[in-house]
Amino acid sequence: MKYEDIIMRLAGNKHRLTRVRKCMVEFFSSVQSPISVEEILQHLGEISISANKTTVYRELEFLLSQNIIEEVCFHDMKKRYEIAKKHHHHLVCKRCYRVEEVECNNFERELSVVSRRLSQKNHFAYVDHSVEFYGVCDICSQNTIV
Amino acid sequence: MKYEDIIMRLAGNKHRLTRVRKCMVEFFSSVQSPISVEEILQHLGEISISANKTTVYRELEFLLSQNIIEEVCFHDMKKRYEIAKKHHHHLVCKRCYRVEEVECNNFERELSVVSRRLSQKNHFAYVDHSVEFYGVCDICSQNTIV
DNA sequence: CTTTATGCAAAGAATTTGCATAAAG
DNA sequence: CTTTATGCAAATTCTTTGCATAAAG
Repeated sequence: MKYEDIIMRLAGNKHRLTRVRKCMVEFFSSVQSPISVEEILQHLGEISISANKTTVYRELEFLLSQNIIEEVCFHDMKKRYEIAKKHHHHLVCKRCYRVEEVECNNFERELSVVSRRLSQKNHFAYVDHSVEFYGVCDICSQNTIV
Repeated sequence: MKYEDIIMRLAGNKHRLTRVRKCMVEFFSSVQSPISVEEILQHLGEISISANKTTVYRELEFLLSQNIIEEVCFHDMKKRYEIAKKHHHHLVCKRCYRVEEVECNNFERELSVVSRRLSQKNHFAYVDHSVEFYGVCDICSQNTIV
């Protein structure tokens, strides 16, 4: 979703368009990857918005509650957030945690089949999935020995 | 891997077989699911082994370094550990975090295909994957309204 | 004006570190 | 004996809470 659309949606629902809120929404819509609290704080610092950690945490909570962002979880166990969008998967660099998006229809179909099978066989309801691919990106391959 | 095999392996590598170490290995090999630090401490308490938190954290680190256990990550962002074993996936209850193992050869083959494709297309090396299925287990379906 | 957001300090939870002591072999 | 593991207290890191003040509309 684009910045303007999110802002309009928030305004439409009578939510306030504060400085920190706008900056965070703007940041989320400008980056493609999931970002951490750390990165948000750093970014706000860079554009000279002094926002308190607490405010950032509270804003994340707000944006989650509005389904504007989603939480994602990679193997380093750091919480990251990204703009809520069409279901997709991530290809994550194990070294630098740079992220690229993965889309694959055939594969998605296969996942549905497996989910349905599990649902029946193991008696689980509402089965969905979480898939990430991990590798070493080209930059890290060049920069790192090992 | 079975308790005895792990113990033999550790002894073979001249690692000490302390009380806490044996109890933790025994616990890991007795449960099928990934367990949290909390659950380990609770279990040790139940069998009247007074072990300090710190010791548990250090022992986990040790067992990880020996590739006896592996860390797994679910959506609640709590660290869990399980005996290192043949590659597999998890079917996790979104409510109670009970875990069942998933095995599916066809699906695994499909995952390899996708990994290989991503590796080429996105220029990532050593691409592997992490897949979890999330649903609501039968017990939680019965116990909970919503 | 009224409501909601913000900052700050302090509280909590999870994890790690330093150091002296205990236990393994 | 020598080395490794343990416990305890304190330090760190990440996150949340309470409360008074500021900003949005």
